[in-house]
Amino acid sequence: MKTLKYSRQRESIKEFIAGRRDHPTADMVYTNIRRSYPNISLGTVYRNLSLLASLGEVQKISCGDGVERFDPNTESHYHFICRGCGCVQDIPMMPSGDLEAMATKVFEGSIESHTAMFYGLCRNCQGSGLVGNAGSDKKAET
Amino acid sequence: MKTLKYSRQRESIKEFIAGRRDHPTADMVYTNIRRSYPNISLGTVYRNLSLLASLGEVQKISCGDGVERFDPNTESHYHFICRGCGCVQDIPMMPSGDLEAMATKVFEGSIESHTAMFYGLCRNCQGSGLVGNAGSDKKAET
DNA sequence: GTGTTTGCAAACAATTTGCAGAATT
DNA sequence: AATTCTGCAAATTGTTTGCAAACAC
Repeated sequence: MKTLKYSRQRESIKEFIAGRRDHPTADMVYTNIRRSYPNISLGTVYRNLSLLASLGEVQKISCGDGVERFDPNTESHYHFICRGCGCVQDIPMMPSGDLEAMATKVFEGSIESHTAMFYGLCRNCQGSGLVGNAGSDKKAET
Repeated sequence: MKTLKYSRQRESIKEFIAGRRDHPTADMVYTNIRRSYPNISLGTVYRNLSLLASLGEVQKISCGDGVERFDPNTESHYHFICRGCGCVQDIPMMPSGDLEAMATKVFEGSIESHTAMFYGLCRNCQGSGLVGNAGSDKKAET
């Protein structure tokens, strides 16, 4: 049988994500957890992230930039991605049941859920003049 | 200066995508174009696909399965992805301006566009009993 | 003690890139 | 002739996996 055993690494990863609102990537989790567990390996981080995701303790989200991100909020909700700095933020609104109903009406199959991504400039990037550097924040995030 | 020169390979790739409604991946494009150009390389396919995408002749779409897909329809529209067979289909409805307006109202940044992904079972997978094999259709698509 | 988790390194998959030669203008 | 494009192979990036040792129960 598949029992679940405690692991301080996994606990620490879960805790780290829970304290974040910026939807960290596996790599961001790795470099940060390393402060408390210098020997943790990237493999362990990936293994635990997908385990936590399948347990429903975190949500894995794909933003189309080729990197998976992780969200402590496991309820279905919309996201925003900034074309300036590439940051990912939550959109504080309920997923639209109407939208899903409309889609169901025009689609010949069964629709069970949906997600939405909004694009534009975040508060910081608006009027900062610094636009077009999405992704230039590679590595080195706190 | 950056002039654009004709290439039969690029033309053939564009034409192939134009005739498809299934949002082919780079690899699907590659294996198909190979029938007409047996020596074409995957690199060339990727180069042309991103060129065509930046020219606005095709649309690149990410469905969260780690593979980019290409759509001849360059207008903004919603997509559906089947959890049974993994197929990707268009949702024949206009993107909701209301949804964008609502998001704009609750978000402290500027929203310029949005996309939505719907999940469920496609017509073929509904009632076929064959569920849970998404992705098992690796390679070998016509 | 039995079974799960870890660290490490090697393996993978999707995509990108450098370069010499072929094709287009 | 000047450039752009191609094929090939090697390089990158993000993620997964095999395995022996460490850890949890």
